[in-house]
Amino acid sequence: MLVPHDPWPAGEAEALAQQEALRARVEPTGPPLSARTAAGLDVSYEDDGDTGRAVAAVVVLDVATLEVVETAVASGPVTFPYVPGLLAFRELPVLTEALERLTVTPDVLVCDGYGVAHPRRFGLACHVGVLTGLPTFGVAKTAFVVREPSAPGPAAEQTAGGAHQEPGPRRGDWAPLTDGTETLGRVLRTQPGVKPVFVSVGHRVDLDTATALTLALAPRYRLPETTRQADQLSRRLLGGLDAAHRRP
DNA sequence: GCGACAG
DNA sequence: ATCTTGTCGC
Repeated sequence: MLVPHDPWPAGEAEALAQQEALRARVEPTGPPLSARTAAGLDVSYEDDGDTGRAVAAVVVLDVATLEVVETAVASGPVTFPYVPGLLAFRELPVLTEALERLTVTPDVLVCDGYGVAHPRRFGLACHVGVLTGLPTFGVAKTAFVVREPSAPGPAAEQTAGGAHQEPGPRRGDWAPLTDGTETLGRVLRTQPGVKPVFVSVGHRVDLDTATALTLALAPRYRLPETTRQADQLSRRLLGGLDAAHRRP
């Protein structure tokens, strides 16, 4: 599939400008989606994560059976440091290469990180959505957070783009991720008694659909099968690169 | 002003 | 993200 994009920014200022420009093209909702296939995206890093190489993996699964439909990978040098709020500029260069090697077009892309629940409402999932034009949403493993030690009342957390409380203990229970009156996403329990995940919309899909899909893709583990598969594939390839590199 | 900050 | 052993449980 084609993933047209502007030249990747070299520095933070440039990245912020590009992010602001692209933000105008996000569609943070969409019609109810009945996805037959869903793709998981992930990137693994070598060494300290700044001087080594990055390996991206995309795994397309059949939503009903969770069987692999197709996979694609790509690797390249790390070109941007990790900066909270600018994760996309670190992961997209190699991620888009992998996406372009896909011969099928997934019905939805599941990103490893946040969508609109972002300091400037334009997380990785939004960025991927705008570039591909496909429905996307993000499932993050940890809060994009700022803890408020002195916060009164129940242990609530202030997120870079929202606050939330603990969801119920059952699978499917959730608590809204909010910022004032706007809902930015959900803290969703995918497995009973297990730490919840953070779901937020990226592009052209609604929050209910993103929530339902996340649950459908995580029947057995905390993270969606799409994310697990992409994570494992990128790690295996990284290991392979290491072995080849140390064998001159 | 300092610090907290997806992966 | 990555560095890392054993251990408890289904």
